[in-house]
Amino acid sequence: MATADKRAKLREDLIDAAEAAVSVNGLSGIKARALAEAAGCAVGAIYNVFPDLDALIYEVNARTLRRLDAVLAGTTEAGDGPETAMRKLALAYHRFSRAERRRWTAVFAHQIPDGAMPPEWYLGVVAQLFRHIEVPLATLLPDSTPAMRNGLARTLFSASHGIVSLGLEEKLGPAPDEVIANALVVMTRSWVLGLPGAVAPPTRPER
Amino acid sequence: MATADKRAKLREDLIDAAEAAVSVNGLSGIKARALAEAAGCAVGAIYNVFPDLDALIYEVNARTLRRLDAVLAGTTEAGDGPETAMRKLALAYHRFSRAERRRWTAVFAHQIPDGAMPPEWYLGVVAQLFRHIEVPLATLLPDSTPAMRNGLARTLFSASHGIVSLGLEEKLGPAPDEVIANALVVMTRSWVLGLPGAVAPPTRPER
DNA sequence: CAGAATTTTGAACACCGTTCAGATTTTCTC
DNA sequence: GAGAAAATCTGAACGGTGTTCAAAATTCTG
Repeated sequence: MATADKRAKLREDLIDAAEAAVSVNGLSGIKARALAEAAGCAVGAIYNVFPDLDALIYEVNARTLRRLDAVLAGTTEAGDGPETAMRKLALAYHRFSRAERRRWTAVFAHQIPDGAMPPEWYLGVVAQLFRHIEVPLATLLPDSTPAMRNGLARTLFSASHGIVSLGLEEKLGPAPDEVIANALVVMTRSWVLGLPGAVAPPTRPER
Repeated sequence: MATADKRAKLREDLIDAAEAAVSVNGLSGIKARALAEAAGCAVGAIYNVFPDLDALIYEVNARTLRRLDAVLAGTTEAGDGPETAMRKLALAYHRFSRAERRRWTAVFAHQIPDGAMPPEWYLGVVAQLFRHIEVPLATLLPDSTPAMRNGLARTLFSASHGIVSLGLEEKLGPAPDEVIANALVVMTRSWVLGLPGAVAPPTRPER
């Protein structure tokens, strides 16, 4: 086998091993020595295909994000109104975070040093997720610009994420599934009712 | 000095040292050996007053939570309407998270093992924070029960936290202060407009 | 103040990510 | 295909981590 192919295979094997480790023991389940054994290489070989374990973690997390993207893409139907679509998306997100608990926690548990930013290609994968929310936003706010919708999509995603993730980690106390799901339903309903009035600034529009 | 007092002093000194370490280098700035030197004791002495470093971290994070609690207590005024109060609270939260960046990140970066829960007393400190949101909620939703308001307060806190924290860590890409602040303003306005209709279930209320 | 009980100590342990000189393999040249 | 050169892989070793525990130092007791 050509060396380039071997490199590619080792990369893939390592990501596979890392993903398996994450889904069993979370982000801290990624250990250089264990990965090397699982992928059938020496510890040092990891550093031939990845600069460090952080880069490997990005690969694992990107897979999780793409998996969520695929799920979200299949949740809404053509005829769904804005409220139905948003509720479906939020609940699908919640279900996904529960079903893929460890993998999903890893996406946000991954801490990067001080002012560092994730790699460009990774942010691209993240950006894809917002597209799903932009669709119902367009019908809910017909007068909005694409830029506005993108910003709002980020806001709504962040808000939903806060509800889901704080519930998931039970940082604020016990949070059963149904309670979180109900919170998401109320939240999306509130957005559909309130957003059209909220995005229009309180200054009286010119006539 | 009596041994009980020495113990208490060592505890305090260690929390002080840990808090200082966190505010300079974040959660990972807490190192057993460095703390021992700063507090003037042996490494092993830490484990006489704390079961492990996790317990020490809870103490540091509780201080941060109490500090936020004090800030939130001073943000709203008697005459504020629901929208003004909620907006002030959200923006104060945002300002706090920026001003105390490292300390605040530590509160949520602290990962606890699998199904473990934070200690009881710590959850009590967290619960205090929701009280601030319950006040404007009571005037916005006069027919709501205290339990409903508490649940909603948790939801709104979680949502605001999602917006603030994902912005803070820049996990979704660059997020300048003004963008986050604007998102919070739109969000709170949307809640005030939408929540009264959203909490009432879609089933027609009996007359 | 002697002796028992307690507290404090810090070297040692197990583990971590990462490195790098040397062994090994692959590639290139003739 | 032989031999040299280049690239790759290897795993012991390094510096770091949280935690432990036998021994030393201290405090309490009668």
